[in-house]
Amino acid sequence: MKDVMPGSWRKIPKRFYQRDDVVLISKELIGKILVTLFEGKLTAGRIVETEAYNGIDDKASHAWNNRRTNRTEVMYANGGVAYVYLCYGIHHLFNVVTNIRDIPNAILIRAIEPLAGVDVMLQRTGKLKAGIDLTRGPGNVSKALGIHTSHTGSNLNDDTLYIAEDDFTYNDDFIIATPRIGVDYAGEDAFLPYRFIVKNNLYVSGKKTNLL
DNA sequence: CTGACGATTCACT
DNA sequence: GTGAATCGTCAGC
Repeated sequence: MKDVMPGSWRKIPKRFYQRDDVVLISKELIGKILVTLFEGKLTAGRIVETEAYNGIDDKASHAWNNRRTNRTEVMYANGGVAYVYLCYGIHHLFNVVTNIRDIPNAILIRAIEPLAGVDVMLQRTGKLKAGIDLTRGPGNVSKALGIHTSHTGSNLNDDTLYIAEDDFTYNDDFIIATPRIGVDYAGEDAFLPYRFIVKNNLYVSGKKTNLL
C-alpha cells in the first residue's frame, strides 16, 4: 500500500455520471479512484465495492415512490454531485448522484483500497496501523477520507472531492454482482443484483466467506 | 412537537 | 452472535 502520486489520474467528466443506466455506471466505478483534498491533505483509494440505487421504482432507495424531501432533494439533481447522509446518527455515507435532473439515481461507495494519504486516514479514524478495516464498509470510507454530510451537493468536478481514473482496470471476470447489503426492508428489491465487488479483494465488506 | 428508526460499526460474550 | 451508540430525518398528531 505504498503511496502513489496522482500524476496520471484523470478526473472523470460529468457526462459519465449523467448517463441513464445507474447499474452500469455502478459497475464501471469499480476500479476508479475516489479522491479528497481537504485542508491540503490528499487521500485517495481505488473503489472495490459499490451499490446502485435505481430511482423511484427501487424500494431500497431513499427516492422510492418519488419521495422528495430536504434530505433526498440532491438525488434529483443533475448527475455528478455527492449525496452524503447520516446513518444511525454516527456514519456519513457517501453516494454519487447519477442520471439527469429529476431522475433520482445514486450509487453508494461501500469500500475502497487505499492509494494515497494512509497516514491522514489513520489520523482521521484514530486507528493505529493500516489494515483492511481502514476503508472497508461505507462508514469507514467516509471517515478515512474526511467526507461529511456537509459535502452533500458537492460537484464531483471540484478539486476537493472527485473521482478519477488511471490506466488500471479490473478484468471483467473479477467483478461480481450480488444483492445489496442492509436493505432487507425492500422486499423483492432486496434481491436485485445491484452490488458490485472485486473478487477476492480483502477491502470488500461482508463476511470473508463471500470470497470465491 | 413527538417518537421511531436507519444503505453501520465496534466492543463484548 | 448480540447489543449499544447516537442524531438527523420524517410521518403523524
